[in-house]
Amino acid sequence: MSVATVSRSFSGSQPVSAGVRERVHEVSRRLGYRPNAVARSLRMDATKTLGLVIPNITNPFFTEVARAVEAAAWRDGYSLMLGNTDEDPKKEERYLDVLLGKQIDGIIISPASATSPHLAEVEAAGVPVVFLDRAAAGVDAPVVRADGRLAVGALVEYLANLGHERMAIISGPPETVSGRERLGTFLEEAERLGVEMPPEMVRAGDFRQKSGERAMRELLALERPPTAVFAANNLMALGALTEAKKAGVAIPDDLSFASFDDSRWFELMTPSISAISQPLEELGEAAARLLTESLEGGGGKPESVILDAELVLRDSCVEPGKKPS
Amino acid sequence: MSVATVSRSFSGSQPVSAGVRERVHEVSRRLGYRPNAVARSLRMDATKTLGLVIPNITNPFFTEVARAVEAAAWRDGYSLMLGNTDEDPKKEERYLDVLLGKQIDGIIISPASATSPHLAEVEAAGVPVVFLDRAAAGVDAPVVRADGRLAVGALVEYLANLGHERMAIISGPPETVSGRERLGTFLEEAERLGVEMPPEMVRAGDFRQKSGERAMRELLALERPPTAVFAANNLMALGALTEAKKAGVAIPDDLSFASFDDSRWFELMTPSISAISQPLEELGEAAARLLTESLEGGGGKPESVILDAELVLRDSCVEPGKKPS
DNA sequence: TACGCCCGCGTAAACGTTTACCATGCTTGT
DNA sequence: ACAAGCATGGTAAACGTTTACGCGGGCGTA
Repeated sequence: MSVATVSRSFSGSQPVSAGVRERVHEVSRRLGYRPNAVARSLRMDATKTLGLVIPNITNPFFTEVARAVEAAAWRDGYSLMLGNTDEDPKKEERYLDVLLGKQIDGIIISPASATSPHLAEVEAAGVPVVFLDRAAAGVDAPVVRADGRLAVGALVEYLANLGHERMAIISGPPETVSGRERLGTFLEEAERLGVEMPPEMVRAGDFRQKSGERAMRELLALERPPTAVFAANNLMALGALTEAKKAGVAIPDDLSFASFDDSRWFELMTPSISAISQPLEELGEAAARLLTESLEGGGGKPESVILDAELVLRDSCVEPGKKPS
Repeated sequence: MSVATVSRSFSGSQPVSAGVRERVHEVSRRLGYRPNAVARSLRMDATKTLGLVIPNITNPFFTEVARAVEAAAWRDGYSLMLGNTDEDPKKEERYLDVLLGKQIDGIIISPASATSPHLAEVEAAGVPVVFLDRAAAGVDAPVVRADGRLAVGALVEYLANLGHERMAIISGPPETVSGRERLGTFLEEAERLGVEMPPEMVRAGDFRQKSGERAMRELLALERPPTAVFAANNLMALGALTEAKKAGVAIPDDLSFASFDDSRWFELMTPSISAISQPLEELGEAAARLLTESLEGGGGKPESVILDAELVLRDSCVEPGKKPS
């Protein structure tokens, strides 16, 4: 009963007679032996571990996607290392360093900054990368995300049709594709429909709750406040709604409101909140699949996956100036 | 320039002259060399990695705690492996196996079942365990959780004082300490206050949204439905509220409602929802700290950490039978 | 100048696998 | 009955670190 036999019994890489295999397993059970995956990884040059590096697990978007990634990874025999960057490029860099050092097989990342020299290193190290929701320049890796343009366009049209002439957007950081896309589409569509968007109607946030609060506060303090507000993600929507409630503005009577990212709570609120919903499950599943496929298949880089976001209309937008009877 | 020198230059375990260290780093940078943590782990018998095994990252309680765990682990130089068990003991077992195989240094777990033979193996393997929120029998490991008894007791008293005589509880699974504690305290306190709790007023859920919906549906279908409902966690609260809204029951006029676990959305709802809030940040931080301390310190098992939950009263509970004017 | 010490660095073993290669013994065909 | 072949399992090298040990040279002291 040599080490080789034990290895073969566990991995099944080479045939072992049934009797010996039985004995190996019996003895292992008795001694509490368990194959050491670290040694295995060293020898095999594969850790069966994926890195998931995201700005904020607390953001329901990432929570849900992380869950789907975990499920898909687990199904394919991979474990998941979670890295929360807090939107901090420095922390992100150090996470990439650590994960590379730990020899993860692939990485799913939603980069905090538009350009990441460290990601280039990851690529250089031959570790497959999949971008989630956002991409960084200079790195040739597939992106998995939802295309919000159709839905944002539809939302602006919907608001314009209701008669809104002073719409505001609480946008995401311009360094992120998703932030840029949502703002860009909003502005383009507004222009197309002849709705003016003066600078004070565009407040740049950072996808975090606090910035939503601040933006809403500023908007409400305007001499001529908007009649409709769109928040470019769920956390900022939460902040904006909190601030609106604190200020005593009634939605939708005083102010129409909608947000990017749906929430399980929107349905329950009074009024229920219109939102743009992304296929979170599919996004996470696709990200993990892209990675495992390029790991198993070994073939060339996989294609990007762009799914559609969907506008879910509820009761939070009405015609402007319509006061409760 | 031997391997030993390189190792010493990077780890600093032994002194290396400044000149040589410089040269090592310069060459490493040029060649894109990076120390292999897998080999290091094999040699050192430590992976600087913690396992976090939870039932459902989608549950805001765990999301928030996971975030705090990640932050604390990162601060102390540890990475985090995330395992989502979906409340499935089988998946949990296999996760423990995988994580043990991967030689994680410690594990934080919120077990799906009250008794876990595999956890005993973890203990036997000498891997420190910290229980989060729930504990499993037969394993001598510290627990980090919030004690809900004071808050639940206060809530029952509050409801009784409002005049409720028919209260219902949507409880968690009796296999979990937290589920048992919340139900037990509720019943004890009700009895103490002379409020009867017939069996139909106690609906056992499983901490998931669906079970909250079902429970609320059943409660509303009762011949004499309750005047107040308490959901034993946030997901079931979400389900219950969804069902209530669907059924057209007005809260708080037709039904008072409160839940265990606070939510950022409760404040925003109409009415705002009273809830019992747990110190999520502190729980996560404590769990990670317990683990890293027992890893670094090496001393005996750390003590359990039991923090207090806090009753946050809002507008979702009123006197029963009080119809809107 | 000579001796001993200490500092800095190299050599090599060890961590627990996997696997190419080899030895052994059995089966099979003639 | 004997040779050839095959199934089975053992031997040892390799993966990339860390670290005990040893060696050489520079420095201080007498």
